[in-house]
Amino acid sequence: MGAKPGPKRRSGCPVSISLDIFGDRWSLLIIRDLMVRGFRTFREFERGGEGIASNILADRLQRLEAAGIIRQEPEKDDRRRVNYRLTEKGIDLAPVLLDLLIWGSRHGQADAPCEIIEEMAENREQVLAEVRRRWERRDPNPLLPWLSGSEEGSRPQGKNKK
Amino acid sequence: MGAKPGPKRRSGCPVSISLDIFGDRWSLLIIRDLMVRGFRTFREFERGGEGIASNILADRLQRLEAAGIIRQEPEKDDRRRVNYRLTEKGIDLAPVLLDLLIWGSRHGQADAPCEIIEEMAENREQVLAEVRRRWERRDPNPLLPWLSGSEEGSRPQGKNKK
DNA sequence: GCAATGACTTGCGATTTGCAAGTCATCTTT
DNA sequence: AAAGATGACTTGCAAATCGCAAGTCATTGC
Repeated sequence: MGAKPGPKRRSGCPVSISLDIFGDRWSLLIIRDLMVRGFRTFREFERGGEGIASNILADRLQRLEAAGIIRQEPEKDDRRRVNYRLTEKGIDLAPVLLDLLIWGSRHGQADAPCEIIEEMAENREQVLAEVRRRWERRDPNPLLPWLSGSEEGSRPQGKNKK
Repeated sequence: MGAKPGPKRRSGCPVSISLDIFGDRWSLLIIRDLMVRGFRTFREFERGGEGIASNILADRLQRLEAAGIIRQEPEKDDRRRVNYRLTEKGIDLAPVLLDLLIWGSRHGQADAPCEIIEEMAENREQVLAEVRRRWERRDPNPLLPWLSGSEEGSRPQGKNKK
């Protein structure tokens, strides 16, 4: 029924509070998938490639909803289907995800194309603006198609700064 | 002896790799304390206020070291004491921590002074530069004294942009 | 009507956490 | 120089989580 209590508050530090909510190995991946891979449903997360177990997934979705980071939007056309969507509180995690992406790309031996990420690092504000725009428009296209298995696709309109 | 294996790699996504390293409720707090609270020793982390258990702390320090994020520097004057220090890979997590701080301050009901954090959000690049400068100089003074219990202290030299 | 689909539960063994207490080399004090 | 701190960890469990496989249970499609 209700959401689980989750870990108790530790200190009043904002970082600590944040980690009490999504300080585990799955929550931020779910948020990432909602944010840039265009995922919406339970099934998509389940088969999203990271291999999360369905009970853990259900638990994380519930916690994130309880924390006000995501919200359910049942679909009218097919009442079996539940669409999840980031709230504004959730989309505000975009900078965190972007920095994680950049750090992981620079320091982990990721097999992701680093030059694209470096490009994103240079155009940080534009990338974040694009992410938010897509969220506002409910644009279902993934921002990072290369993460989703497709070969070519839309990338942020890179009007170079200058 | 050696470090534990840690969680297996899941996908090649940089975010996923990052979370495999520090995707838990404690690692980033340790990194935060090294970065802005001036912590150095096991004891300081243990009594740092968040209430981490000593076995967990030992485990996290080992993992972070295995991941190349922190490094031990035994002290000559007192050979009981082990100083931990962020590596460059570790200090590069500063943007992530800063974003977490900002997000938590805006969306969690943190009891931290939000205006200071908003000020940091506005001067993002300068704050990050200051963090790095202190790391390079091995400056032992906490960047965020209000997180460390003291009332007044040094704050980043806020030369306003523009 | 009957098999699929989608979104979850349930069971349960394997880990991981969280205390509390104990080691074991250094210092420090007397 | 012996006795007592200190600092940095281990050890021993009990309890909470995780992860995998299997099972519900409403829709939907055919």
